[in-house]
Amino acid sequence: MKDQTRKKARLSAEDRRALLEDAACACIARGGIRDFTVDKIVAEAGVSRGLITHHFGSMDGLLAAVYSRMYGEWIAAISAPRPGLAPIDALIEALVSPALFSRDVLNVWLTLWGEITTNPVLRAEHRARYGQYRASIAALLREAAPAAAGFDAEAVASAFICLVDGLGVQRCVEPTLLSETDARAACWTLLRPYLDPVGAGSVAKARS
Amino acid sequence: MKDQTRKKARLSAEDRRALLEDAACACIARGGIRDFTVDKIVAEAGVSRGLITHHFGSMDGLLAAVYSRMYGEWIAAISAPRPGLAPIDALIEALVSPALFSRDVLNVWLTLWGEITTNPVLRAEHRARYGQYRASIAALLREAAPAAAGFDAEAVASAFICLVDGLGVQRCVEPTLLSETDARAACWTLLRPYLDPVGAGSVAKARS
DNA sequence: GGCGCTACTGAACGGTTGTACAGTATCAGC
DNA sequence: GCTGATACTGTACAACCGTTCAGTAGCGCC
Repeated sequence: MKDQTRKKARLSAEDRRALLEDAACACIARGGIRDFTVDKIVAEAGVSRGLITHHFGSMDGLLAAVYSRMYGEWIAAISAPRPGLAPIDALIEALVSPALFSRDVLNVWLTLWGEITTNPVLRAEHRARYGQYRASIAALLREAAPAAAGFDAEAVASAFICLVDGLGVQRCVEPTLLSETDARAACWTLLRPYLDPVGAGSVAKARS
Repeated sequence: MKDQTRKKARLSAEDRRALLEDAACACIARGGIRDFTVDKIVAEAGVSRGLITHHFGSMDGLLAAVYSRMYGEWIAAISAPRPGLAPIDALIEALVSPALFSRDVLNVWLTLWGEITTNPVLRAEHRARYGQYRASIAALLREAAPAAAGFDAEAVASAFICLVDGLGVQRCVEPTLLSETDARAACWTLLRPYLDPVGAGSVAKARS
């Protein structure tokens, strides 16, 4: 009864778009781009077939919206302050947190990356956001580095971003082979020599 | 005329399989998993529609064969000796060479990674090969490291592999933003502190 | 030179794809 | 309460999907 009346509820365009984006993410997380399908998504969202075209014009429009949303959430998550943690520690903790380092999230990223080659809209979105992403990480590194060290923060930031992407790939491909702890350790394997040069001689030592 | 007689040529099962795998790779490189399609692949290979089922049983069978082939070629490429280069230098040169670091190759990898979540056969193949891949890189690191250093080669190898995967992702996503030189530099950003600890104090210095 | 194996063909199949579109129902403004 | 705007529905459609299968033809073998 309630459901019947509920079902007819009308949402604002914005809310409905968000709901459809969520459903699309869920489908992609479950089955990759092969499950990014009108039927699957509307079933997941519990709406009729015509709604996607109505709100996004086409499936490509929906995919672009999903990409934009994912990038925004990623940036927001790594930018959120974590009281009591140094900025770099906060960054790494965010990156290995379930909000970003879960298979659902990472599988959506992997799928979107795979579509970028074919989809100019996605590529434009990436180009617009990536520069800022890298710059903010480079700035973080410069702040965290000891004053004496004069390393190339842009280069380290670039390598760090690639490492994070690669950790995401491995996590997707075989989650049991790469724990959250492993990922944290990998991040420090790259950064420690630059941020903690005092211990450079004993670089072998693991950081708990 | 010639083509007509040529067309009727019969190949060994092995040769035809290789030919279809090549065609499949070409299609995936061009359009991701959406172009991994019976029609597209047989058109690329210049054969009839029924051939894929005949040789591989199903499209999944073909995809598994492609994955296996890609992994084999990857291992072979990084294992090939490069006279005059230290083992680690040879490894990195192989990784940034066009044979491995081209968009065509990397886009196939990206697509296959995206399918692993859904495809148990691919995952089994990965699990079987990854351990050996990582172990061989760890062994290379141990050989290259100065005797005094006692760092965890397995951990560095793991991080290095993730970095390489991430470089591949970035290269696919936006080739103009990541040159072969950039990739080489990123590899050394990770490895130099462990393999060249003498210069650890001046870790900032770029290696040409 | 004929025989049998099998690589190979191509039409046919039911199911799924994304989009178009005519029609319905709900809510805001008056 | 009426009206207009629009969120929403659901059928229709042509194109394409992977697989099946009966039939054809090239090649090794005797």
